[in-house]
Amino acid sequence: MEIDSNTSFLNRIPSFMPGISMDFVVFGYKERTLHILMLKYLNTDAWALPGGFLPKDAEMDKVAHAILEDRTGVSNIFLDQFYTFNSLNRGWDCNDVSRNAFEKLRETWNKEEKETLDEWFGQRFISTAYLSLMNAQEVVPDPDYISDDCAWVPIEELPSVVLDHELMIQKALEYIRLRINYLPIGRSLLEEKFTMSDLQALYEAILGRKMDAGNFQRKMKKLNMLNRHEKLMTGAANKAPYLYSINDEVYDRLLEQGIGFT
Amino acid sequence: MEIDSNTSFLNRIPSFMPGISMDFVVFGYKERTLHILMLKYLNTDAWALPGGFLPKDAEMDKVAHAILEDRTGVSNIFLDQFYTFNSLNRGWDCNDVSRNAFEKLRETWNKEEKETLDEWFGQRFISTAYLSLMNAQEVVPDPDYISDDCAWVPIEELPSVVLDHELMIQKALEYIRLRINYLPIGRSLLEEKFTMSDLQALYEAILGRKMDAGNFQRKMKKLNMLNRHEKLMTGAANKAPYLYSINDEVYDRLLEQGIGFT
DNA sequence: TCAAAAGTGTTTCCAATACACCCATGA
DNA sequence: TCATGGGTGTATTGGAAACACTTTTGA
Repeated sequence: MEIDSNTSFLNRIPSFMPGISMDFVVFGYKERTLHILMLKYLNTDAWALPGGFLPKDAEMDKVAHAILEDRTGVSNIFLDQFYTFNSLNRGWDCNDVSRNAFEKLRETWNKEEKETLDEWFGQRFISTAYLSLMNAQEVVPDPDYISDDCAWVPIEELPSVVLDHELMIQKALEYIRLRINYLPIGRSLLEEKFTMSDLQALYEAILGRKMDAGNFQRKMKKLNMLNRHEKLMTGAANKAPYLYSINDEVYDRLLEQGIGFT
Repeated sequence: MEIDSNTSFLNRIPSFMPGISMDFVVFGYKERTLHILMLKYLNTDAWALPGGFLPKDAEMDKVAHAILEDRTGVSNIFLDQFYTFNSLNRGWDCNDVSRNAFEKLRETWNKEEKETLDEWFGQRFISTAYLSLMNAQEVVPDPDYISDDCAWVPIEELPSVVLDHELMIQKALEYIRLRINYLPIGRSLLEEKFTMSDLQALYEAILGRKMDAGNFQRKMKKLNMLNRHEKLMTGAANKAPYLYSINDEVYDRLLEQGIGFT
């Protein structure tokens, strides 16, 4: 399915389920750091997670894929629903950042639009949040109709965000840590070919702790999920590391029962 | 908060968020078997999970507690949101059981009610599902306005159920198994005092596999989360087991970081 | 004295960790 | 030849699992 970008957002409002939205915590990995895909709203300094609404006649998962494909150009995205945020106090007046952002955003609306949009965004929303994983290196994100920037933000330098998006990010981090053994982080977050220390750095970034390189290497090899390729000559004055790629068949099997990896 | 049972369901419909519902997979434990709390709809043989709708001005978690308190009489219920079901094809016409049950149910409605109720139940619904845990032995469940029976059904003998409730149960089972180390199963599912083999049988029921009694006992003791009490004299011709209770302080601490128990 | 379940002791195995040490690479 | 990571070897520890064995209970 595709986002219908010929029809204006305003005109599509009646086709959406009222009170239901979706948000996406998209983890990307580059420069050995976890990043999150974020949008900067039009005319503001406020950042937000990508999101969208649910057409009455569409499957939520398909809409989710379509929205993210629209943002990133990537199809075949890994997506996992992780929580539905439902607090009464998660509207645009829940904190200063949101209030200000919403005011600024309203200034970009015409007089005719204002009534409908105010009503729509003023509703109580329940938002189902998805976790997504992609290789930040090869994805150049695009803003949507409501924002003028879309970028990978390093997880250590998160800006102030609107609504309850900070809580969403926090919950997503808990989720990815808890389910690391069941999520295709190796396949979704890395390049096709990677070194063992790339992979280790990824695990360290997610789990937030250092590991022993020797032990990491042995454990990974034992799982039998990696194909070894040629060495990577970086020009650095040290032993050149092997490149690896993922053996999809074995990887899928391991993921099903949970990769045994602490 | 309390369910307002003076006002009829019909009159409360306008106060609900449209298109949003809640369902509950309530696990209970008795007779060494996992049970699920189920309702039998009025005038039908169709069973369903307990559920409800979300008043526009209420917190979902509070409503969840209120609904289950209404069903079971228990306050302080353990509840954990685990998934939001959103398929387009989860309405009352999604399968034969649901279609038939809905027809039978409609026969119990007055002419005046029919239009409103048809419209309400005919909507597309997104349903947020909660996992709950309680001691089935001490809970005598009550039917709600839509059903004439409410009972603990052994998990091995589940009847045919309406809508996507079977999928919900399956997902809830996956969830409880995956998160067993983070859920207060010992505290929520057992009596105040229990024997070690009660506890072991509970783990076995949830995980669906047998364990070695000796090893189980030693592992549990090492966690230091149990207080030992007097022996339980059953009259059986064998050594009497000690009774244990849970040391809440230690238990809470263990649950936070995940009880180390495979 | 016996059967049955509770509970303890013991052995074996393997994963996790720590860390020493060798290897390859370019300066 | 040196510094720097890559990668291997090895010793230690502790938990998991298997199972023999002892204890307690009422018949």
